[in-house]
Amino acid sequence: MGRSSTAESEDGVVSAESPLSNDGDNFCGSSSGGAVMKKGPWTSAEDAILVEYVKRHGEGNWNAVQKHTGLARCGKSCRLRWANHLRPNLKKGAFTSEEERLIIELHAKMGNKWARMAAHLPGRTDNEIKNYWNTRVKRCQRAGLPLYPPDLCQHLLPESQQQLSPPRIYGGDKACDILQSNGYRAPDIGFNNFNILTFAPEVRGVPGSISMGNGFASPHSYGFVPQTIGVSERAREPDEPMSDYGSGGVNEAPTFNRAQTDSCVDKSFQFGLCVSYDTDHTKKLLSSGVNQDTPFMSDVIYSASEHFANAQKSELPSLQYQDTGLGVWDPPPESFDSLVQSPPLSGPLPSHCPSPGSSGLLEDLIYEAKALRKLENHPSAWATSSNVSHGKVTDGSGFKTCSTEFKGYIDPNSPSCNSMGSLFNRYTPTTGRLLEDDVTMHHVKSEVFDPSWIVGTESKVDYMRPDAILGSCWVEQSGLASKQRGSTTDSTVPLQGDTSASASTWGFTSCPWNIMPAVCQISDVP
DNA sequence: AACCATCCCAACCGCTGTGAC
DNA sequence: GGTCACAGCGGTTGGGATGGT
Repeated sequence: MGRSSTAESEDGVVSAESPLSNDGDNFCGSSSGGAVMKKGPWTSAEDAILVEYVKRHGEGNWNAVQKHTGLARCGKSCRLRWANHLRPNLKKGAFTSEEERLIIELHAKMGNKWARMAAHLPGRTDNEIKNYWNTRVKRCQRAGLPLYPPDLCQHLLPESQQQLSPPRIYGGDKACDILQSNGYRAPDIGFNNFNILTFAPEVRGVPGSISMGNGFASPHSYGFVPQTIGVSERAREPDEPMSDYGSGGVNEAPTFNRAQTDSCVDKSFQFGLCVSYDTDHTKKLLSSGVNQDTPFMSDVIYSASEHFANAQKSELPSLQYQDTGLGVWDPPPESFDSLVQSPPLSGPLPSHCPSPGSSGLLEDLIYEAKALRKLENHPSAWATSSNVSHGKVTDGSGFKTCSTEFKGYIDPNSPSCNSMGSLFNRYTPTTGRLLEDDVTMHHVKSEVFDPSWIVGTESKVDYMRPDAILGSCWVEQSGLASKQRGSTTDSTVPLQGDTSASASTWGFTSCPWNIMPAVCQISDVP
C-alpha cells in the first residue's frame, strides 16, 4: 500500500529523484536512451499514462512505453505495474476462502510457481499469491502450524506416492531400491554424507525443497530443509517438476550414487521426505527389497526430479501430485489410510498434519496461533492436567482431562470453530489409547506448549508438530528395524545412532522449535 | 499517547527463457 | 552458435499500516 499508486505525495511528474536510480543493471536502473528511469511508487498520473498507452498499443513491447509516452519508467516496471495493478479484471481485496484453499492446493502441487498458480486464479496476480503465501508461511511458522491442511495432506499424498519414485538409498555399501515397481528409476542417493535433522528455520543458503508428504511440505515454513550447500547458481525447474518422470518416454529419474554424492553436496539437493506408515511395515519393506538397515530412509519418498543433481536453488516442495482436477479434494483412498497410520495404533491416528481440525486457511491459522498463544500464557492448563507431565503421559485420561481443559481456550470466534480444544480432541481421542499404545512414539516439545510436557527418554508424539511426525516415524521404524536386526550395521549408523538413543540423537526429544536442524543435511560440506 | 513489533504488499532486483538477428 | 533485447519469474526489500504493550 505504501508504495501504491495512491501515494499522491509524489507530483506525478516523471522524475528521477529516487536514490535507487541507476543502481540496477537490468531493471530500471538502466536508462533508456539516456533518460533516467524513475523508481518507487507509481503516481496516478503515471498510471494514467500507462493505461492510455496500453489502450492504444496493447500489452507488450514495454520498453517502448518510455519512448512513446515519455514515461520515465522502464519497460519492466511498466509491465509489472500493468500486470499487478492496472490491467482490467483484476480482483482486488482479500482472498476468498475458496481462493485460499486453491492457493494451498496449488502450492502443494506446484511449489513456488506463482505465475502458474495465478493462472488458476483469475484476477489474481502472482505477486498477490506470493505475498499471501509468504504471509501464510510466516504465520504457520510462528504458530507451529502446518502449511497444508490435513485433508490436503491426506488427499494428495497418495497421489504423489503413486507418482514419485522412491530413492535408491545407499546404506553403506548396500543400495536400497525401495520401490521400483512404478517403472521409474529411482535416484541413488548416498546418505553417508547426510545428517538427518529435524528442523532448520535458518537455512544455510537457500530455502530447500523437501516434500513432507504428510503435508509438511514446506521447508520454508517448517524448516524441513535440506541444507543446500554451495548454492551459487540458479536452475529453473520445469513447469511440471514431477511429471518429468511420468510424462516422458523415459521414466528415469536422475541417478545418484555414492560417487556422485560428493559432488552433489555442492549443489542444491532437492528432495522430499515422505514418511509413510504401512500397516505391515516390515512386510512392505521386505517385499519391496528395502534394506531394513536403513529404517528411516526406507520410507523416504523423494520429490525427485532431474534437478536432484543440478538444481541450484531449491524450490519449495510440493506434494507434487498429479493434477486430478483443481478444487477437488477427494476423500483419501482406503489404502492411504493404512499408509499414513501407524500400525501399532488401534484407533484412528490423526493426520500427520499438526492441525487436522483446521481448514488450513490463513484465517484459521490466525485463530489457532492465538489459541496457542493463550495456551502459552496459561501453561497451568497443561500443568494441572496432572497426567501430562514431564514427558510422560501416564494415562489416557490425562489427555482427556487435558483436552477438556483445553476447551477452555476455545475461541468461539474461530472462523471454522477450529479451536485448540477441538484440535486437541482430534489428536487425542477420548479413548485414551491413542498415544498410550505406541510406546515407540516420541514427543517433540512444541514451543507453544508448556515446558513441562517435555519428553523424557520415552515420550509421546506431539502431532501438532510435523517434525515430530517425521521423528516418530523414524523412531518407530528404527525401533522396528532394530528389533528385527538386532543391530545397525550399515553406514547410516552415524546418522541413526543407537536406536534406543535415537530420539535424542535425532533431536526428537526436547528441542526448541526454532532451532531444530533441518531434516536432512549434508554433513561434510566444505 | 508513545513506543515497539509485526503485518502487509507494492516495487525492486537478479536471474533465466525465448526469439530475432 | 553467439549476441542482444525483451518478457517473465521468483525472491527480497522497504515503508506505511496495524496491533499490542
